Amino acid sequence: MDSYDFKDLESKWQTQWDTSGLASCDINSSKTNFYNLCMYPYPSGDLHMGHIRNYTIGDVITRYKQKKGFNVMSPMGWDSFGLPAENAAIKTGIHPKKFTEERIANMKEQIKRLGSLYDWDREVAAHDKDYYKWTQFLFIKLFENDLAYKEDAPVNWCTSCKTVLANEQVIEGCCERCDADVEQKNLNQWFFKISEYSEELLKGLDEIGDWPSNVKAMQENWIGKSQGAEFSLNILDTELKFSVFTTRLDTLYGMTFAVLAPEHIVIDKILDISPNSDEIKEYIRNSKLKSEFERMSISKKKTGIDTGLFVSNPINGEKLPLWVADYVLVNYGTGAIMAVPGHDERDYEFAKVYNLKILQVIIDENHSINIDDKPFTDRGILINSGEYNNLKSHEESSVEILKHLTMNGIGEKKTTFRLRDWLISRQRYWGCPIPVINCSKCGLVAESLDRLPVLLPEIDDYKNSKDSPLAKSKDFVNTSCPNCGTESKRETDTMDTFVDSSWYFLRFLDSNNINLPFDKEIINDWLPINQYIGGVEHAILHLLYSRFFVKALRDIGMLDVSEPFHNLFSQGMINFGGTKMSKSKGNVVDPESYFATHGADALRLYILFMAPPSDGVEWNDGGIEGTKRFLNKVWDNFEKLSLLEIKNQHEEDLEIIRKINQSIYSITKHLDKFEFNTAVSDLMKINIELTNFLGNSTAISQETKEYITFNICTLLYPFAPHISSEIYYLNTNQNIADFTWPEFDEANLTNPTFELVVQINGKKKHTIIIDTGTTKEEAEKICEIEFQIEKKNYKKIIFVEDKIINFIG
RNA sequence: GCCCGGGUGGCGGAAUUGGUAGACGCGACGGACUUAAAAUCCGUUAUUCGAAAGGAUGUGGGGGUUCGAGUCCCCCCCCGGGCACCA
Repeated sequence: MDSYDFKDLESKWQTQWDTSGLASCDINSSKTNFYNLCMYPYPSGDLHMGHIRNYTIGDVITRYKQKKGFNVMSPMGWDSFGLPAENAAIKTGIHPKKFTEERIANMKEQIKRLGSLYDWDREVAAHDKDYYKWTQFLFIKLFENDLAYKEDAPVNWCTSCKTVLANEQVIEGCCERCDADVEQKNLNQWFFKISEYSEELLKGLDEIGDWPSNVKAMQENWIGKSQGAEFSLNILDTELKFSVFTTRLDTLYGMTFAVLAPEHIVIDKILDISPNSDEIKEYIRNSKLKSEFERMSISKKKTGIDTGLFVSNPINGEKLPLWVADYVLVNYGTGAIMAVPGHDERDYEFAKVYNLKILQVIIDENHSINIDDKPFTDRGILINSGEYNNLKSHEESSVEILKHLTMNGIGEKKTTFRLRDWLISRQRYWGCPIPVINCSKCGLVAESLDRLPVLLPEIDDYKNSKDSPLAKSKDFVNTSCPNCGTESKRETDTMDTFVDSSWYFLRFLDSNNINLPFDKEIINDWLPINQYIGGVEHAILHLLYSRFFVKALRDIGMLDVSEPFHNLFSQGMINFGGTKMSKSKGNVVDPESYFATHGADALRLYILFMAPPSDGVEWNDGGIEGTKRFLNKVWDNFEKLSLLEIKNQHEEDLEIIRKINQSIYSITKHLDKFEFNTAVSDLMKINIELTNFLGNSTAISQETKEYITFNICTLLYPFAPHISSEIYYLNTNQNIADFTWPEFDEANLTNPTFELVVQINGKKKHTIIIDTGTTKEEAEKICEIEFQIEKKNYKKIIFVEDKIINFIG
């Protein structure tokens, strides 16, 4: 039996918070702003434990910061464009809009049932025309500022979703969404120039607030800065030349051949003159048949084809063969390399396959290393390198050789990045239409702003085949050029849904603005977001794209901040049966049933208590029983407390007052450090103290009673807001939400006594309870009296006040 | 291979940052209440020797620093996550 009726009580308080507008944020308040944001969800229809964890953490922060006197902004909305609704439409014929909005309604109910505070007046949904109108507006701004462009490029094509994907959405050669193979296709597609911001995106990571180190590391890896040099190679007996990029200029004397990627543009010209043209064509055809994953897999034996042509090594004029091989990637560096098999594992492997010359130009200090079995990639000194012999490898010699190349106009210092431009076109229906018109006279023209939004057309069949589904609507496709009025055709692709989520946090701040996506002053006032909370799965995609978006909008002049998210917190995943919960595995634990059986407060407490919030954790059904029991005990304790007689003096109450004071100190500290599991444990401890106090008391002073009630209810409030509100109201007729967070009394943190540990030669021998602040001399005396430890028998005595005494002998 | 995290009872996890390892919770065992069960309450619960008092061992393994190490330093092993033919 439960001590209290959590169902009625929770719904009562949720209504109270709703009607009193506890979550609504007045952006003009005189208090200090605190923008606390949980990542808005894709409306899958059902809340899962990951959402619960995310939104519980977010709400703890919201309520805590409100009590700390901040003007807290905590909005919520929907990442509501995307494939599931469209796939459902293909299957069942239900319109994606209807499908999506039903799920939003359902999910919103569940979120409310958790009791989290959200300013629903600011709610946005990516699929809403009043939202995507502004997504299109921002696209046009990027287009006008040369940050969006359309280009023919080799792109990733998911064979199952039948759409192109961004590099970030390809995991080990497969589609991150459906796991199907991803092919390379040459298509004309829209890109955002994120690569223009590579350096700034990298640097920003050092200037940003508190982010998990792994997320920073993942972004660093993804941006992949690499510093080196670029120089050109002439193809002998021709006018042709091409550039290569290297980070190991120090190994230039060890270059024994050069390699072009099969897609390298110079190959077209080589085909006219190479004695092996047919073989090269055949090789290129074959490597195009391979999937990206196949080509990239390291285990595969390297292949290539000799062009029969030669290049000359710019440092010594040596004549070296030119090969084509698909272990060289066209879209990294220059798509061509100088091959140094003696000091590069990949080149070594390739040289072994085709019996190419391997030359050692670096040796270790002891001159003992040779390259008979494997290349030498470590540091050492140069040999066989002309005037550079005996220089240190890597930096020193690279600098010297670079000087030579630069002076002779052959090469220059160069930094490359792994990050490539963001491919945003999707050949799908349920997304934001790209607001561009293809005019036969004017070329690609942005839709005029007064004709926005470009509405998604109604179509009968959502399947995409060769073209995007939008191409099926003649009314949609055929339009006039906003420039010259000529009959023209619209773009039929929609945008990657990550475009929608790259700016939703801006719209929240000004969601009802009908003239602009947002007001610049409001954004400057509220950004960066003080605390952003979400899953680590967005470490690269969403977080990198959003950072880019804010920087781009800054350069366009729409806002004045450089980073959207100051502090980031990534909560760990909740697993069940050893793996990630998922419908396909049938191991989903449904949060909704716990609302009915245990209540929102118990679920919130358990999800916080089960592990440090950044750790992954296994769902355990028994655990939630524990937090439920705890809440029942708190309830019972306050019933007992209310029955105590009131007396005047309160000397007996000093201990419980001190314990509560210690809890204020400890819980505040844990909250500031996101240590919610230990904060909940502190709440359990103080309740045990209260139980003990009540067991020994028949009467209490009014003052103590109020102190206990106010502080325990306040400390509990961010974690279990319903029950704490109810208890406080029953005892005082007041709303706990109206009061500020308690300050602890610095002077009343230490206990009057403590347990002294008595060690002999570092081993614990006794413990004894003595007064706090006991001096070394007094402690020695106590040890002599109590344990017959005589000071004179020991060489040295270590004493740490209020902790330990150690006799060394 | 490279980059981030981690490794503490049967389980989830604590440990004031160098000072009693195992808080808090789950589970288990014993007891009370009950005709009985559930719920609740009380107790025990790192391992090991011992009837007990008490002793020994113990934070992945091995070394080191220190009066004292889960915590600091060096070497190694294992697990989770990310990236990976990036020149």
